[in-house]
Amino acid sequence: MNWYEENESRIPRGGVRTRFAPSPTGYMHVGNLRTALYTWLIARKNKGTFLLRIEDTDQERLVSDAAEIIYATLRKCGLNWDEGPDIGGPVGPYIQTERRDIYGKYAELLIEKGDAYRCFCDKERLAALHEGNGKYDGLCATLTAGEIDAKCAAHVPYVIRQKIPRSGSTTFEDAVFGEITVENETLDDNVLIKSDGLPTYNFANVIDDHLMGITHVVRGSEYLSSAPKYNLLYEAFGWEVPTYIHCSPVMRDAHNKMSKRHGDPSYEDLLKEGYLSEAVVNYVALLGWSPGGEQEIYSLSDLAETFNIKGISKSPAIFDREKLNYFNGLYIKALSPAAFLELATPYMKEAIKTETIDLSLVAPLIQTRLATLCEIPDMLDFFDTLPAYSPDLYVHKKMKTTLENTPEALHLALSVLEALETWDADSIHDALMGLVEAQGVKAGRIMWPVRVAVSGKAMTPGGAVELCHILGKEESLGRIRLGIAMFAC
RNA sequence: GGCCCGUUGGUCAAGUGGUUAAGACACCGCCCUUUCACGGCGGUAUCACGAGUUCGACUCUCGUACGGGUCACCA
Repeated sequence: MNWYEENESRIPRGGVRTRFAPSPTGYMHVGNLRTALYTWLIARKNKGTFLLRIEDTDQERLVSDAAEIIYATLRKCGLNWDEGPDIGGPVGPYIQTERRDIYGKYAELLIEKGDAYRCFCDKERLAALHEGNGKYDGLCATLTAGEIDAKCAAHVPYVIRQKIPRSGSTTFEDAVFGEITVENETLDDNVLIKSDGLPTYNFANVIDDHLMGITHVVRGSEYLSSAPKYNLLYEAFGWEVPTYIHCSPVMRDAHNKMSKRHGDPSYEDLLKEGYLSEAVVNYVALLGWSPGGEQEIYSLSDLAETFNIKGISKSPAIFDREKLNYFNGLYIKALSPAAFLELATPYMKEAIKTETIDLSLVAPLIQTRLATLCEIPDMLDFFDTLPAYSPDLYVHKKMKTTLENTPEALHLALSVLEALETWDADSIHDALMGLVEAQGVKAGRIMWPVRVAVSGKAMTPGGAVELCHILGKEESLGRIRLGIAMFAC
């Protein structure tokens, strides 16, 4: 068995195999995450295999711990991989620089078949060509065997280029965009192997996808125009072409992709901003893909059952913070009280330093009022210290409270609360509502002034009863007295 | 500029020749209510344009406009 047959014999056949193949050049942006998600979903939906491959053939753009960020993000999202650099697998290694010996052999094979050639042109000549129509003119494809040997013997650096047919056309099928045909004469003789011996993305991708038995290739639509060249490569080798799934970009607005340069958030940034991973994943899944029905809330496992390639959209989708906020709010509300308390505690502690305040009583008050966790501190800023406020806050038309009737309401409330022996929500509620009934007034006539006195704010999480309870008897009565004092002079 | 692709309300979108053109976010209104939220109900708003095919076009064809992608020893 020669090396070629040996490689072929290792390729897993039969099931669906997909791969997420990031280049470790930075962080995980939202578009990347979505590509990883769709790739993972296709594998899981089909009970197939999802693998991770690191494409690090660009030595100049390497970022040291970028791979770690990718691993961490994938794990946090629940996108587990079956094969990859860290866990190995039957078709490893899974890092392209560790596969460098492989690509050269295939490139040589292509030269033998007449579908590639060595190119000795220097940078200057290429730059000049670029000034013209941009395409490589194929000069080195016309070199004789003798000329090639001479240059090799003289150690002239060279690259290996794909030899594109001069005529005819190439057609390929994309699962999202359908059938696309291009004239071969519009295609360039791209570099397959760089002068440093490493393959270009164009080449490594085809070789690796084949050798790793990839059946479905998910990638951004920026590769759509390169796809014909990949097809030609598959044809030259006589290999089966995988199903292409090209996804349109996630946009920041109508004209620009989401990007770090514009300050758009990465997945990690979104978590820092108080978004739940599950909410982000759910939202991102729906950005450019539709399940067809009316359901929008999907867990990862729901998605794995429902996902279908047909639902992927051809046109770009704009990332909408408002809708993400909505999803996040839903996921926060869906949390069990205990789970929410745990998540919210660090944020609550940012605003509440008073140790006598029971955070487990505060948590339920805010759970239904949040879009993101980061909104918590601002919401609770009145617990530690009563903010300065204007008496005008006591005036509320709908509650029928005025500057005139507020002092009396506060006095009455103060006296019934002072008389309370047990300080719990029910007792406070009964005392205040008893007062309401005794006075024969609208509840707001009493409740509004008390809530304002105790919080100093027009809007608070929770009402008078909850706030008094949480603040404690002493603090509540003190704040009410302060309110009364505002009207004394 | 060449080539490729796209275009349903502000946003995400369903839709595949005959529909009152779903649904969601946002927005507005009403209800609930001790504030704000939550929840419930309702409302405003969309087929880029022009030809053609057809008894009939959001759906098919062509063109135009607008937008995106790509034309590297980057991926």
